[in-house]
Amino acid sequence: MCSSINSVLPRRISCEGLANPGRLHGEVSTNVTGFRAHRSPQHLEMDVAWQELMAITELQEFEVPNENPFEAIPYLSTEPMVSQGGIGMSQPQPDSIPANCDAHSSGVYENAYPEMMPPYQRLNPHMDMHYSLPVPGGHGSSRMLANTQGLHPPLMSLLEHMNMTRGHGIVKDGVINLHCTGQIKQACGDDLESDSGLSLGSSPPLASPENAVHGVPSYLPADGMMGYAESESIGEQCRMRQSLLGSVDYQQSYSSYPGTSYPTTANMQPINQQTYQQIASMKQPVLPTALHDLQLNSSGLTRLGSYQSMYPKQKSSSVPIPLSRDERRALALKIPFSLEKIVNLPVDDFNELLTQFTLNDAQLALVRDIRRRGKNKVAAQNCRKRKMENIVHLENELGQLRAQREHLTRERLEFQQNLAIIKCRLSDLYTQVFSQLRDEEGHPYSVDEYSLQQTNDGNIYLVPRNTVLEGTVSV
DNA sequence: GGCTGGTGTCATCTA
DNA sequence: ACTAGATGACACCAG
Repeated sequence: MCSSINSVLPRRISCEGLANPGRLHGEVSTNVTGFRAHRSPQHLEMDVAWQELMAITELQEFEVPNENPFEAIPYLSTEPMVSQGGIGMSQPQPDSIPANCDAHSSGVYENAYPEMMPPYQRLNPHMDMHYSLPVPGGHGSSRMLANTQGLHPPLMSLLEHMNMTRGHGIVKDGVINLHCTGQIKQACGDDLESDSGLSLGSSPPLASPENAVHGVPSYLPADGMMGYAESESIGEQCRMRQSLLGSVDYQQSYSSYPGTSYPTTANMQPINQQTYQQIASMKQPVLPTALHDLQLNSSGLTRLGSYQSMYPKQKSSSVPIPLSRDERRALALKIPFSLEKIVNLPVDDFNELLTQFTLNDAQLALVRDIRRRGKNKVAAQNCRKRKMENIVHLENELGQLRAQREHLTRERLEFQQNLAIIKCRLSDLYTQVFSQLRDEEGHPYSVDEYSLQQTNDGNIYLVPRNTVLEGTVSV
């Protein structure tokens, strides 16, 4: 209820509590809490216009920083925010700003308009004026953005309503009455109803400093391992108990390739002269098991997968591939199974394989080292592969984000242009509304001397510019 | 001879 | 406790 009306100043723009609304020539309607009156359809229409006016004031609060749009405007969607706007400015041009948006009108807007609405009301006109609620965080909140999207269609009707405000308002008994040819409605709003609602062998062979070019056994003494020449006889050292994994009986195999008798069968990798020299340099024959694996794996699909690695590998038909360090060590220590098995067998099978042979400590250590290194080598390859894939993925993502940034920048520019237009038109609207206010003698109020202020109860008063009403919502 | 990319290896951490 | 996998760091090699 508006029980008392300041007969002098401030002058409330309201119809609330009027004993005789019929005296009014028209009222400025603000669809805010505290305004109560009956509504005629025409009043409702004006009500909407004023509500839209108030809603636009949100835009005043919305300041778009120029430096970094991503700090102030959280990214919500890639869908255009403004282009869907309803005032037909989806592709605004700077020259589309009305000519009457001159410096004067802008000044009016800047000086007078902010006093009409409390900030939080500007932030969200659908908040039911819960003044006790904390102000939602700052300008540029996501919710505000969402609201501004929804404002644009009403803006069209608002601008259309600008024509309705032609006429004169009369301030009588402190209440501003607008004489608006019956189109300015008594907008004593009821409670606002918020509608706010690597595989092994895949890589080139490691060129070891101890490769075949330099001779095979140079590492043997240095490793402290038992050199091949120092090894016990193969038959004593490695007694195969059972051939589980395709290995053949060691002694049998050994006997199959005695001494310097080297395999040259069609299923085996050809051995060039250098290899013969390498092997011949050893004082012991080639491991039969390895030779067997060589036969089994003559396809050469995997590097460690066969003991063809015991011989110079061939990238092409004639280029020999040197042995790796572990291959040479395995050869030197007469490991009776392939490196592929050492590396790739599951732990249970691997342990079972170890039980098939009697290996000395050096052999066991080597086998475990080979297994560890082999697995780690694959892991390193996988790791590098993943790293490269991640780099590619991140590069793609970076490209997408850059495109997104450009898109948002364009949208932001578009929005700013629309906002400038809206501000100009809003300023004009404010000026027009203000120009219709009249005192009891029919004289207009000067916009330079008076401004509109809204109090916490939702009423809007016409007050001198140097006056601040008690309980006025800070602007 | 220095630079760079590829690869193997080791050490370390984690599951 | 053991094992496998992941990964950073380093060394080596080839181009």
